Amino acid sequence: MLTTAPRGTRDILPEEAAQWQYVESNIRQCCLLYGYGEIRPPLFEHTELFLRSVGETTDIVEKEMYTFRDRGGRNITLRPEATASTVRAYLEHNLYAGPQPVKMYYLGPMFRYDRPQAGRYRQFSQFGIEAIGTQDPTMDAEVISVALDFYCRLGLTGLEVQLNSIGCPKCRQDYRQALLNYLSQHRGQLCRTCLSRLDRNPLRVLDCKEEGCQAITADAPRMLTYLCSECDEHFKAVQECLQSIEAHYVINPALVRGLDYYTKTVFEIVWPGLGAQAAICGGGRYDGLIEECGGPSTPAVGFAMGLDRVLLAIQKAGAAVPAAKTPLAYVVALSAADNQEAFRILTRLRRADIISDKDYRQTSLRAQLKAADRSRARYAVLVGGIERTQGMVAVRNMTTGEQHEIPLDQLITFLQEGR
RNA sequence: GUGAAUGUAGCUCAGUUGGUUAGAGCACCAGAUUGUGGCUCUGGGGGUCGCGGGUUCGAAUCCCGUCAUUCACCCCA
Repeated sequence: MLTTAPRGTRDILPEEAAQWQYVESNIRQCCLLYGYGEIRPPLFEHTELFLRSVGETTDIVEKEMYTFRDRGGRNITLRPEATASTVRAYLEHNLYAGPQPVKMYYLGPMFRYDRPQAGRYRQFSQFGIEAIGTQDPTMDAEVISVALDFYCRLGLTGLEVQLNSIGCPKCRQDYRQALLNYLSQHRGQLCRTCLSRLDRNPLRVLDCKEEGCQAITADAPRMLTYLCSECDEHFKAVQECLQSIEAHYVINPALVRGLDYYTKTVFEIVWPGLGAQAAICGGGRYDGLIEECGGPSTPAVGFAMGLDRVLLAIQKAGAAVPAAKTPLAYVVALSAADNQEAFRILTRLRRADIISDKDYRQTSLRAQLKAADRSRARYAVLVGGIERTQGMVAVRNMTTGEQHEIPLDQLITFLQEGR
């Protein structure tokens, strides 16, 4: 226990962290380009916020939340997603009073008590964006476009955008009733979990993978034919926007999504190489959520993207990640008596912004050079011997093996010119 | 939450029907080379066989529990 991270958590060690930093820097560039400002909400919130926003009957709320009472007796939950926090912050800081829409992004860990497997963790990282304050279909298209541009920057290809509209509360209610009537007639052929879905959330029967259920839902009424004129027009406009920017998508009428707050546009982006956990990004419009949380009626749209899965995908796809920066110089002490002088020179190099290192083991010249080689430093700087008495160091080019003495006071200039 | 598979050195894996001191390759450290890395050779360190219990004269091997990982279901990111 003492030497094992809790189930579903893991350490990201320096080698992998470099890949994360690369991905994160692309996120920040992308958001800058599209005009999204960063929001850093707390990692935990009042439990009530998630109950209200995510929905009481969702899997997240029913079985996946890390909930506890703090020492002051407050009911607290580690955030399972960040849209709720973003909306809360929008209201808490009266952002609706400023220019609309408010476009924000977030980046960081989320927590869900779920059974871990490849691409699924109890602490996982999401990048998400939210555009609050407009129902313009170009906003929906922009949100999808941000995700696609981001994948493009990473060199990730072979993604599929699945798109659907689940309407507004008005037309969805009509559809829900029609679907319920239809499914009730075929009650006997539904699987056990779908039977329980019937009263709670019949739309979810649509994406059941059981063969029997699929046979029935194949002929079920379609949401898209029940959309009211406003929702229908909006959905068509979103599609036209996507087509106009050559963003490819497929319509998946079975796409429902597991959170209660979605309205109109919903989408998922899938990278098939990830197997069972192939959904790499999911999002949609949530025109009712802000009001539900006690604010003015305000439309909004956003997505959340699983970065652990993005990392898995670029690793599996072999997408290029820039090579880690290696030291320019590796300082070597010829004898133990030169160790302190080597350290002094090393410090001067670092103060001159030269990436550099040394061996800290007080070991043989041979071992130090081996370490220099392994650090993939461009030069080894050898300190000691007669050179030291002459105010010189030996600089060895680790690629060519060439070596020559240069005066200590010219070392920094030499290294700066050499890079 | 349900079902299944797996767990031996830092990594990848051997380990016979239960039988003496549990092995290999790679990696690591040192020497060959007393002021010079990569290649080669030689040597060395490193294991509570995931953990706990049971069966047995004897368990890495068989049984039970537990923890972890992976896969499927569920769900999503």
